[in-house]
Amino acid sequence: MARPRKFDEERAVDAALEAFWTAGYEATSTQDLCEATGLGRSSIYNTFKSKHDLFRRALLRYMERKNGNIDAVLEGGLPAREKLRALLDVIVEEEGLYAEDGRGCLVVNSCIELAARDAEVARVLERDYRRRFEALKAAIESGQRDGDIDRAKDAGALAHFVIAAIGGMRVSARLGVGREALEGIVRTTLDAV
Amino acid sequence: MARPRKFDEERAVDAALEAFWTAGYEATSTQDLCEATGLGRSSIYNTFKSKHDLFRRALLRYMERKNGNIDAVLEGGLPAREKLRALLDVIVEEEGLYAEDGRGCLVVNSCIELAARDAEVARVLERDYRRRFEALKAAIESGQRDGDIDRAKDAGALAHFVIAAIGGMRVSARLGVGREALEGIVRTTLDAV
DNA sequence: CAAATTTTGTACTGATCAATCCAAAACTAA
DNA sequence: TTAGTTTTGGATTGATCAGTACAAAATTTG
Repeated sequence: MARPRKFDEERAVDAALEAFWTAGYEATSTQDLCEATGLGRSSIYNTFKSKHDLFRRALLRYMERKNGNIDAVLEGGLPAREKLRALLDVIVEEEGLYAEDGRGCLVVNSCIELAARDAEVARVLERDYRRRFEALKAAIESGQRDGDIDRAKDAGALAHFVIAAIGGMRVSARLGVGREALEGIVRTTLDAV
Repeated sequence: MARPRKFDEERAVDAALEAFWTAGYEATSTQDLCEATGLGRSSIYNTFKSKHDLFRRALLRYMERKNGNIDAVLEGGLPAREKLRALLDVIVEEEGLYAEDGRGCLVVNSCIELAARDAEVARVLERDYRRRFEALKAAIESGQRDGDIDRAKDAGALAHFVIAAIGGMRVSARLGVGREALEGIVRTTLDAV
């Protein structure tokens, strides 16, 4: 029929994701995206509607990956409290020495940079929040049935709390809070559950 | 001597602060700053070295105000735990119905938008974090002496934890988490102290 | 009033932004 | 081989960016 593409669309999204993750949405120019993906402008605009559309695709991909990891932990065989510990430990690993290479979490970054002025991105982020919330709440409820977590507590409230703790750790990590302090936050957070 | 200014420098910084707070650093153009302050470009560049310098001034002013409010609570006569509750309640008030007008917190916003790529701003933000941390830690230690807070706990760890909880609430608020859920996070956070 | 000094408005700079245009290249199906 | 189709590279668009240049306006001091 016609000339075939000589690049993989998914790989292009991945490369764009790296660029957006490193510099944020506004600070990533279309030129940066060309360099990151190795594509020309035409190929990018022929494949994706716009920079914004490419960002949306990259953000969805990031969420897919991240939520896959979270689900793997939550659906594993650990006691509920250990699942939460595992989730929080990942944050310490990722953010522990922020100065080194830290880009933080694209979801948190985008939510601060864009949610207030980009309704489409805000919708995507809200849907992602609810997804994580439901998964976490289910795991906590399961832990309550097992007697691993206090039945008197509101599973939903705990889920919101744990998500907020994660977001807070990501913010604090950017302000120079180091690994030991983050580990302390994890311990205190788990104490509250 | 010479022609006097017909504007107040402090008021200009305040107006710039509003603009930066609303839209973020990158998304606020120098044109926006002219409109927000009511000044011409010349007046702005004659008074401030650059957009970046004006932002730094605005950020410092924001911190000054915000920390003034925090100190007023922490130096008040309430029991330590009530002080913490008061601080967290302020966040619920500020972020409770984010969709309405929410701009969040300029410190959190700037830390996500800029800390990774602007060393000067990062330094300012880190200093501000330490200031808040020390004030909070002192209040917690005081509460421990009064028996209002468990002496076995590490005051520093609790201080990091409370700051993270606040940052996390500000992130969550941007993702559509409403007032009741934020109140739940406050309760859970206080449970952990 | 006049000299000195600073602020102010406006026009402008060169760079960069996201996005488009267009024709040449590359490929398939007939 | 050729007609038909899509991709691709490179030039280009018009808008906007932060910041500057410059002269007119405004004010104080002598």
